[in-house]
Amino acid sequence: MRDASPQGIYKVQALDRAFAVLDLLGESDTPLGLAQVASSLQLHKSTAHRFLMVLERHHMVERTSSGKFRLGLRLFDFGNRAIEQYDLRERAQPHLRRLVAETEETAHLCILEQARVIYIDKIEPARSVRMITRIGSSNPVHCTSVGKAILAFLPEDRIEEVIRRTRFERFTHRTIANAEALRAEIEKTHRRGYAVDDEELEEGLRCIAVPLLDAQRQPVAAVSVSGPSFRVTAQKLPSIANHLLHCVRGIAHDMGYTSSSRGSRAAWTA
Amino acid sequence: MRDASPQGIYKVQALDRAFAVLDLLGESDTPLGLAQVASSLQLHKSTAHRFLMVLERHHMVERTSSGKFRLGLRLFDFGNRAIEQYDLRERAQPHLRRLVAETEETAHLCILEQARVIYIDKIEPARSVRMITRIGSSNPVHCTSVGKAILAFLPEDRIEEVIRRTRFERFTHRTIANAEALRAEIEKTHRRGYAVDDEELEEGLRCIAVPLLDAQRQPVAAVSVSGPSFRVTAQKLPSIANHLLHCVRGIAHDMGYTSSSRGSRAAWTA
DNA sequence: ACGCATATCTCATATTTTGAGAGACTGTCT
DNA sequence: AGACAGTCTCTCAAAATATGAGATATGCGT
Repeated sequence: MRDASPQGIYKVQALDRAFAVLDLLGESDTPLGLAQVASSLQLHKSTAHRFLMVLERHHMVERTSSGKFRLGLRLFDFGNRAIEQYDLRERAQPHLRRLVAETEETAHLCILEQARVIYIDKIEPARSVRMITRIGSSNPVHCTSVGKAILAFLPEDRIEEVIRRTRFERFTHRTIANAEALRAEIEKTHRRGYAVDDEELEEGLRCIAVPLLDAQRQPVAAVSVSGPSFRVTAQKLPSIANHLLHCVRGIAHDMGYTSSSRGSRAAWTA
Repeated sequence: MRDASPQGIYKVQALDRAFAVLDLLGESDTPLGLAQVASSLQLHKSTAHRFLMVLERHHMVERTSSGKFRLGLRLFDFGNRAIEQYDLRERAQPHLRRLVAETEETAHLCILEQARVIYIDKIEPARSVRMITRIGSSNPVHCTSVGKAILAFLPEDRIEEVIRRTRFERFTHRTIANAEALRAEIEKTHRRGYAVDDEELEEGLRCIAVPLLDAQRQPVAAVSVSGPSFRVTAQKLPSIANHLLHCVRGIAHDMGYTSSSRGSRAAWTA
């Protein structure tokens, strides 16, 4: 739905429908009955039923005791396999834990997928206000520190590509509203070495992020620290940034991104 | 494949095939090319190609730079949504962290799905031998402490149902080999209050688990501590069990399983 | 006990998927 | 260089597949 493939489009109706069902169940925070699924998706009862039965056989959905449907645990399995192939998450976790211990605020690990950032992991300090982010969910780049952190270290053409695909949705009155402003912010971020989201996604929430660069000095992810603005004050930013830099340095090391400063393959892009 | 549905079977070939593709990619720890997928699944090139294109459009698979396919991040999103509906995981995490800090061994959180236990979460101590468990993966009940812990507190008929569906696969020479032995072990576990897996799944690995009981005193999950046998010694078991009990008590409290000792609805099952 | 709403199931129809094969690449060997 | 061996893309007629109208069954509320 999101992207109209440039070339000829391949269709398998059954798959589109099945994923629509999963989507629907994933969106809904309460299990849905057959009838609800069928009508929401404009499928006929029998069709919806057949799909749900097949999905259930594969444990992609499961039924509550009341006979309603919700997402199944097979998806959880698949999801973990999917993320494992990146294996960034596992290696990063100890470093994130330390970061949280040091800053006592929530840490996030994100990667850039298409033109959005996906939350790969989240670590919360012992006692804190629960953050609403769900691991696996995504946000646009223009309103997140992680998005800006990654963007700022991407090559020019990739930056422009991402910007072009960004809709500049507004979340608060501080949300960056256009490509121009974003470019300026990116520029600033690059110079400073860390990115800041000053209540641009959510009122009262301030985040700060730094990118994780691979051996070719390309950003593959970003780590952020987020907390209420009254705790994450402007004065603290440099100190937090230091913790962040230390953290990503550790991750980079564990990932084998030997920053043996034989860099400068930077110009090469693709 | 795993379960022959009792009643009439519903089929949607396309879905079975699509999931077979995802399965294949999930099993493989290296991305696969079109040809490999096609031949592994006995699909014709064009068919496999079409499926992969559609799956890619849905971000269920993605292509590496070399054009090979691997699982996509949409699955990660779905997986997290699926697990969120249980929300046990999030609430349990702080307690598991404490448990790991106390015992300095790996902690697992599992639930029973059908006749197997699924790993919902894993917390590892700062420095330890990496355990091979993948979150989201599953194991049979007969060779895991978590399996036995849950089983031991299930009503008789559920126990028998699970046992009936267990294949008693052998993993080490200590693996419980038949229903009889498992029943005895269950009995023992119930009396003792905690379950032990003494190198029954893996040579040199000892685990100990206790169940998490809901308001109706039904087991909904189990928490375990696992470590090398030379560290997790027989002498330490009672002490670890205490930490475990403390941990699940905390989780139960957070989940609102007010154990207001107005229990004894135990006889009621369904 | 009745009726409404929901789920389950069957089967002939035609829509949708299928797969053979031809084309377009890519890189590898001689 | 040239040609081979391996990929991946794409088209289209054939047919097997999924479809959905509707009939049946189940269950819930009053």
